[in-house]
Amino acid sequence: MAKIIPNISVDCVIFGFDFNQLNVLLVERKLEDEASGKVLIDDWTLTGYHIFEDEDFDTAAARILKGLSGLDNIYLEQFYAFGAIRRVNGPKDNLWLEHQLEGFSQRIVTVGYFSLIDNTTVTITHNDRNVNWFPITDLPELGFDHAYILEKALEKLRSKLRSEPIGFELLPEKFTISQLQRLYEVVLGTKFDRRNFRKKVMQMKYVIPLDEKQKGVKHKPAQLFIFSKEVYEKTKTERFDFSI
Amino acid sequence: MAKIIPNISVDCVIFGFDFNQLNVLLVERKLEDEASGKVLIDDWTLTGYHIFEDEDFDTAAARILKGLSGLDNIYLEQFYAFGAIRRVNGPKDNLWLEHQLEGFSQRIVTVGYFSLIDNTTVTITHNDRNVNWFPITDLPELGFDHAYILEKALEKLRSKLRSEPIGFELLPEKFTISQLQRLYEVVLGTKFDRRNFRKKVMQMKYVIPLDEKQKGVKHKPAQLFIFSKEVYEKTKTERFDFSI
DNA sequence: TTTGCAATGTGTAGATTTTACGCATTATAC
DNA sequence: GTATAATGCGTAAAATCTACACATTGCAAA
Repeated sequence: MAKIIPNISVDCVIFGFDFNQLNVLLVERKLEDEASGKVLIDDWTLTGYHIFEDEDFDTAAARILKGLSGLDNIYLEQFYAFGAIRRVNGPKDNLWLEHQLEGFSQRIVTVGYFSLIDNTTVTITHNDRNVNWFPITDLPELGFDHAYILEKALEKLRSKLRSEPIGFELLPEKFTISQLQRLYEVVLGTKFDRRNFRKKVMQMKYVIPLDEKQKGVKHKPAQLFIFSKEVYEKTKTERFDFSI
Repeated sequence: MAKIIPNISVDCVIFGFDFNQLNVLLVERKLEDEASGKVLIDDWTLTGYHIFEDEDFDTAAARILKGLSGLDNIYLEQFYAFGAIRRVNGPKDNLWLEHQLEGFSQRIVTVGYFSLIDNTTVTITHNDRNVNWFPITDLPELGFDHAYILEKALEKLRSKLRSEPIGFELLPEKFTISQLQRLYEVVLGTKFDRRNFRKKVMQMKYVIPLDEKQKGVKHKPAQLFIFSKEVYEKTKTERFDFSI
């Protein structure tokens, strides 16, 4: 394996949706004093790692994601690069880095990626560290400047959700209109009229109705739909908002 | 002065508008063989430089901009980080870097910023290298991966112009509606109906009419307007397009 | 078997926004 | 003073968005 580049890393903000809430994947950062057993650090961070010398940013992000989910072809997008001098500066951060990188003390800049997956079906694992989904409304203490990075990622997700069909990445292949609506409402923090929402989605040619219904629900089962990226690419027209 | 970080740089895509075209500022990259006088390299690049050890990305970008224009408080925004392994790989690029960095051969990653200024009033200078405005429709040969970086910057500029009031940064403080329209048409590559465009702008509370008219034109002089960032911030409402 | 429940699924009128135009006005230059 | 070239304003039709009410369907409990 190639050497890592010590002052450059990639952090992935992995978002998941469970039909109810928007979640983010975090890794536990735990350090105990070997002699006393005293817990020196116990908080959480985003999933990230240094880039290797023979690796692009995109490749590094995909590698991290694959390591956790086992999946390729996940939605992944670079959203911002973080290089503030004091971005990693808390006593815990320094302690952690000393322990991990042994003496490397330069500033580490990081490139942020966000990723969207359906967290009802994907299982996330990590060799030796705890990994967990947390609802974005109820986060634990975050290490480094990861609270800030997460905030930026959320901003980007929200803004992109308004103008491009990325929401479907958070749903299973087959979904109902209500699930899609719930997703929009949760991520954007708004409410939509059920009938108008449906009307809007119905006129999107790339949201294709199936001859199939929801199963296992204790009420009238809803029709299922799939999203077609191909149809979207073909039918999208350059929109102009000029909202400024 | 602090030391530079050799594997990280910032590149600024400086856009200017002259009431007619969208321009970009480029620096000549020229290298001659000292013995023979033969021209080894003669092409153009974006304006960029390594970051210093004690400097944030934003600070580095502002420094580069200030060095060229003498101005502070210019619109500046990070748009993408470029870290592809072969992003700098042409024979000319290698020759140039050898000459500049003497033996440093690692990959250099760069963080792209774009900047907007009114190029009718700002004078750009550089100590020892040629600097020039080029219309984006008529560019010279670009070194490194700067053609790609410029393309990405343009994309970002266009998309942001549609949803936020950044176009005013490309105009002088006082401008006419026609000038604003021309700007939108040139950057976005579209045509607008003059009357409808005016109507749209007129309902923006933050575009404020002055009791003052254009001077030195050989036709009916138009009314001048200014943009108020304060009014914009106060009156903006969270818009929702959901165009996907 | 019936009945209640909890969602789904559809339609319409009014308000708002966008689009497509036509014509009068006003400095300047000849 | 007259032609020129752009500014400035208004209106009707089309399209889109908003608000809102009622019937339908499958499951589950009685």
